[in-house]
Amino acid sequence: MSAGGGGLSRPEGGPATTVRHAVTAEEVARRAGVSQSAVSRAFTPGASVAPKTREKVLVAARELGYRPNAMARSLITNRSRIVGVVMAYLDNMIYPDVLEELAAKLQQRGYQMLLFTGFKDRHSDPVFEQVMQYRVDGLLLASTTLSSDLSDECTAAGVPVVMFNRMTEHPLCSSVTSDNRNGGRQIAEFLVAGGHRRFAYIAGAAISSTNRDREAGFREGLLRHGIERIAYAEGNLELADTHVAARGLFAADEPPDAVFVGSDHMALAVMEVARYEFGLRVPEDVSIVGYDDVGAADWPSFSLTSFSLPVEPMVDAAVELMMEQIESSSILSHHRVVPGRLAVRGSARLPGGPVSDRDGTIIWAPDGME
Amino acid sequence: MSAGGGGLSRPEGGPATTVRHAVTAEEVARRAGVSQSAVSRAFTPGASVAPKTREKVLVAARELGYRPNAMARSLITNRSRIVGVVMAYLDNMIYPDVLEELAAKLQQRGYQMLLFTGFKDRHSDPVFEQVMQYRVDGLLLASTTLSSDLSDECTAAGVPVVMFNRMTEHPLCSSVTSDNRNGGRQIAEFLVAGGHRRFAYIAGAAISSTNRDREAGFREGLLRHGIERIAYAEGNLELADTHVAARGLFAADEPPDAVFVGSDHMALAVMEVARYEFGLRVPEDVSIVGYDDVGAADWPSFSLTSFSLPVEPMVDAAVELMMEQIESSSILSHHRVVPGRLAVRGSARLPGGPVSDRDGTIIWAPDGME
DNA sequence: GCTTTTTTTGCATGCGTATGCAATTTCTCG
DNA sequence: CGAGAAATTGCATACGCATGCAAAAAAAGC
Repeated sequence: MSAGGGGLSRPEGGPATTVRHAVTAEEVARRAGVSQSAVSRAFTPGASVAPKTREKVLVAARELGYRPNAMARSLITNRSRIVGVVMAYLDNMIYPDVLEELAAKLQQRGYQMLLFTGFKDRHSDPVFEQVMQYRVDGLLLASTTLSSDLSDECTAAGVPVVMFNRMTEHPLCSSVTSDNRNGGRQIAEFLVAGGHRRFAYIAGAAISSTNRDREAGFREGLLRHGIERIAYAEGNLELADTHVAARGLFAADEPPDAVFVGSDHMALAVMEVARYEFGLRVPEDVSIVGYDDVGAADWPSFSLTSFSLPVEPMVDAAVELMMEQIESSSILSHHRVVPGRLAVRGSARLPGGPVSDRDGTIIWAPDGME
Repeated sequence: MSAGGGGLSRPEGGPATTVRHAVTAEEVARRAGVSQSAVSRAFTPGASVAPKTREKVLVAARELGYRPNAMARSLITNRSRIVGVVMAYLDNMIYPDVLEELAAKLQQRGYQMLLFTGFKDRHSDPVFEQVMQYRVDGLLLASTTLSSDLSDECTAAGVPVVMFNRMTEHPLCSSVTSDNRNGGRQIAEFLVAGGHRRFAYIAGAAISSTNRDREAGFREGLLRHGIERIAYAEGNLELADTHVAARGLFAADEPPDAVFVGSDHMALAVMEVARYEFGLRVPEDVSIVGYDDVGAADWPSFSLTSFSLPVEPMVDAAVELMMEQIESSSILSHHRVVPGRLAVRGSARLPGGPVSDRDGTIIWAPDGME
């Protein structure tokens, strides 16, 4: 199975080095003329060791290229300092940002990240066995959920679970989400204020709490103005499905003049269909609003009005929650809801009302909200 | 440091479970009425154990919720079955794809992925210490390089290094790249055939081998047609820098009518500037060609002509190279170059010549190439 | 200098598993 | 049925490190 069929492969080589003998604390000890314990202590912050001994050890260690073996350490301390991160897919453009933020924040606290991804189709459960074998100190789930039994198993094993951008019924899983409901509501208010009449909602993963809340908020906001009928379609977080969904909506007898799409990722796809397949002008013929405020939303081609998913504060909260539970070694579930805001751009007709500028982004907040 | 300032936090709670006592093989052994060795063997494929014993063990294990401790195992086997993946940033839209592919392929071979990312600004070296403490079986570097000393250290420690989409001078690092040089050359041929006159190149990370090769190929291709003068700017793989670079080019006295941008990520940004800041029509006023063929290149808004970076075969090759070295425990560097192809879309004027359709994507290959 | 207190050090042990070896059981076949 | 071969099992040990404990060394106080 050679790559690509036509790939050149040019071996080049120094002699193969075969020995693989990692340096141990014992060897460092011998060289420094101390005991193995001393070496261990020299590498343990706050341990009882004389400055000059520590120095001798560090010198010897450097000369030999010694690095403490994290595996052996975790065997004793019963702490791996590894957090398992499960992200079934990375399609949604916010996830790379989340990963970067997360990695940085964890690293900063001395934790590493074992990443599980690339199984969009399959369920998370098979992956689970693997995660647990590495005795992760905590589990962060994004773009996926765990069956209830597995959540139980985590709890039983003392591994805290934090869900990111998802919620679950399970009583012992913590979670961090954006204020989906409020976001949906604000978007409804905004679109109503903009004078729209025929509304549509395109769902992401219909079963996810995130989608449910956004939709509920949207419907609730519209209902305040007596609007009940809303066209509905499911994009399923997939581009292909979203295209189909959009086509269905725009081809209807009375196509919507305002579409709220459950995520920017899909909203951009909807915009493409509207413009290039139906020749619709955005926002003159149809207003499109997304959720997440991904980077591309701000590109002139799209100028997508969108409710922000505040990645950084959310990751902060998630890491905080996780650390709290790991360090207290008690599993106590908390749900954090991080507020976002509507970034007003050009993809939706503007209301006459108050639109203010904050930090270079245009914000709009209806009366009595935020 | 509470998240977002206005976040609600609603504790909810079952009683905190404090015990954290992972089940050990010993306990399983007692319950199954066998020795600890038997338990170990029951979980080791190909080990000498009677079917009925294995069954007893598996039952007991399931009842107790036992999972072998990968840390303890790796202590003995001297294999962690973990591959360290270093990806300083995930901006380039191909990296999420690479990650998914990589995770899936590694998982499939029973390996896990320790991910290091989120340090765009800083150098990789500090991260290195961490990676090595976890005794990774191999190291895959993308969007980053290692200093030569560290490469040496890896070799000394017997940890194979595979660079992805990068090359290095270091004699003992393997690497997998796309055929950057040929890509650049083909793009040059394509643009010349399209009747363009004033060429420009926008570089990514100027020092990277990837950029060097793309540029060299491009220049080489143009030189064949006697074209030497090429406008040049650096986008540095950053959107902001790319915007500046594009503005510089388009504001010149004789702006280019053909721009090859070192990566799609930047090419899209260039297109935005051309259209929305300079009112240029693409491709009538200026042709833009990218490299990578990211998903968004195919969106109607962009319809970006681009040379493909064949993610899947490249990841295949990288994993293959890595496994080969891990399993043979010999470090022997190989360089794999995976061929790509020019995906012709609408962002560059077409040549009169042969353009054929393959798999739904339009391909163009000049005489004597490919 | 000598005793008391404090700091530093080494010894020994154990974390949870894999594995060589010898003991035991089961199987095979005459 | 018995001897030999083959399969299975348990014992003991080691992987690399952290840590309690007691011994040794250093510091402090008289």
